[in-house]
Amino acid sequence: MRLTQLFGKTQREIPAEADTISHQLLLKAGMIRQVAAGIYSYLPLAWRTLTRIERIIRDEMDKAGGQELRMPSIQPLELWQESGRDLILGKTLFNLSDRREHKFVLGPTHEEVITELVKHNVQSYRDLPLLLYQIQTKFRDEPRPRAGLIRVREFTMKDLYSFDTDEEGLNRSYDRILQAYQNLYERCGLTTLLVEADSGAIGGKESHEFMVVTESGEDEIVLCEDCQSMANVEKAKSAKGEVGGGEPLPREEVATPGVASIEEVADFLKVPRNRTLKAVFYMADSKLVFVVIRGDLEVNEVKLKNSLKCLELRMATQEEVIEAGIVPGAASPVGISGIKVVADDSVTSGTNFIAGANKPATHLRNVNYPRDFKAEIITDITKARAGDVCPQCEGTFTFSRGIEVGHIFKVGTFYSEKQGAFFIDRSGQSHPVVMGCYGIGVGRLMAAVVEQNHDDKGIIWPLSIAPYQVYICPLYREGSRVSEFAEKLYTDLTAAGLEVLFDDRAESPGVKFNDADLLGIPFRLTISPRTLENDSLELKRRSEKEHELVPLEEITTRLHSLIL
RNA sequence: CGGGGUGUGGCGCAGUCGGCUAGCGCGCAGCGUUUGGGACGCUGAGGUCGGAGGUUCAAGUCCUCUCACCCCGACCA
Repeated sequence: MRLTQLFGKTQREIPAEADTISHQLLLKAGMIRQVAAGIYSYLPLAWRTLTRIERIIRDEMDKAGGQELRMPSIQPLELWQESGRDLILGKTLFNLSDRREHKFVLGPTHEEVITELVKHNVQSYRDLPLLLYQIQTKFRDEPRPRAGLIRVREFTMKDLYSFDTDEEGLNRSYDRILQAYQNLYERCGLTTLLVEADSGAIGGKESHEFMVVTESGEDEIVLCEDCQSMANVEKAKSAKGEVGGGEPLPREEVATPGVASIEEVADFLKVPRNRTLKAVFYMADSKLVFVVIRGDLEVNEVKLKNSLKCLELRMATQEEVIEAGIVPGAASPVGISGIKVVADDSVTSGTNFIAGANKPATHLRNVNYPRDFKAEIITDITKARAGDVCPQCEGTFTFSRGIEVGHIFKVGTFYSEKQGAFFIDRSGQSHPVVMGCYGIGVGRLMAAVVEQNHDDKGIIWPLSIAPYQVYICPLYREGSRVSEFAEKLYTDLTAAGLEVLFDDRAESPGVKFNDADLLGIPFRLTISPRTLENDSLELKRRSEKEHELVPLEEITTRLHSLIL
């Protein structure tokens, strides 16, 4: 491809609000263009890279035994009502109607459709296991698109679904795809971490995410320095320790004038924060929930939401709390009624806690669970923090930020039971098919590669997914034969099967070098009067500082050995 | 949805105590000089200032409504 003909121009300046590296670089390189919030056009260079990534994904899915198919983007709303996920997805579903006013959604994912498909094509254990996948556009009306391609509303996703007869089968499929994912990230030049994750709207019990560590990532990863276990903060569990307190003592009131927050209460009564109980209020599907947790800990809202099995969860406002008859600053689970109480399991870590008294400016000493209060739910809802202790090995947690470039789920029988996807086993018994789901965001993966492979000059594409392999950079001068040799080089290399971007513009050297660096093509060939004096040209890798002179007649074989 | 902010040629921005033909840099077109890390000169094209309504002799600038986009939080590949 000649640069004078390529659609898309490099930009000298980009909007100040693009603050993520990948967003900046992809804009600057003229590879993407925003059409609306979270909706992008991909120009030829970006498209070539996306195509290469898809090729690698496809190859690994096929090697793992996957069969590619294609499902529709337009899906009947009824399908989503059947699974109940129209409510779970809520406003992230893009809605539309046909001319008969039948309601449809633009597919945000395809569990329902594929389960339907499998139901009609699988009757026997002989039809299983199955690994089915597609690479296709997904639509999610995200509340807040951000950071260029990292979080968008329309995107290409590779989604694979596994179907097995039982748990062991699911585990085998899961491990197989997990391995395929590791292979494909590596082939794309990405370093990823495998972390334990929350299952979210897909459901199921076990799930892992593939994370690319970078400051601009949206997710927080918790890493144990000792045992190297990793988890998304949404999922991570830390050891809370026993805080003691001795034998339960009789409960007593204390006056606490002018103190409200946990810090103030603890200071006033001269006890450590972990000897207090804190009340936090949430609205779960418009109902007030009373959450109790040890004073030194924070609530993990994802865990809380999971424990409540609610659709919507948010902090309650002060007004809502007061309206429910709660005394602000002295709220207590003791003697509360008519409100659902959820307690973190840390309330069992000690005895004789300080808690509110549900009376203004009054607290209680020696509050004990379950003697003094009950909870409908008691489970782990604590948010892990840096410096916390790992429950596995007593190591220390550290945090990093990451971009989720893949997510895999052991889903189980949720969809197959709901939608009636059953098979007959050897003995003639009917069972629901056991399912797994595996997703990769292709555009996000590309952006993550840029996040991980760049310098202050621009992108450094890994050879495997670079839009072109070689950049020919002729430095023209009147009366020289640079032009003639450059043209011949372009023809020869292209004929030799190499993917070549030819900078045939009459630009100054500085402009060309800067654009070459920005576009990040792995190999740059500079040809100038200077190199021609030695019948050679200059070969430089984008990823390295040094360059070398290579005789003209050797360059084709040389590149071949480097690239193929 | 809550909080903060921005809309002015293709791109990045200035102009907002109302006042004259709306500016600057980049890019773009033509001519000439340049050519190893974003060259220079001359000439030129290109904007109903996000949209609607209003106030005024006069609106990019003030008022009302509205739309879009960005950033921070609740969601996810």
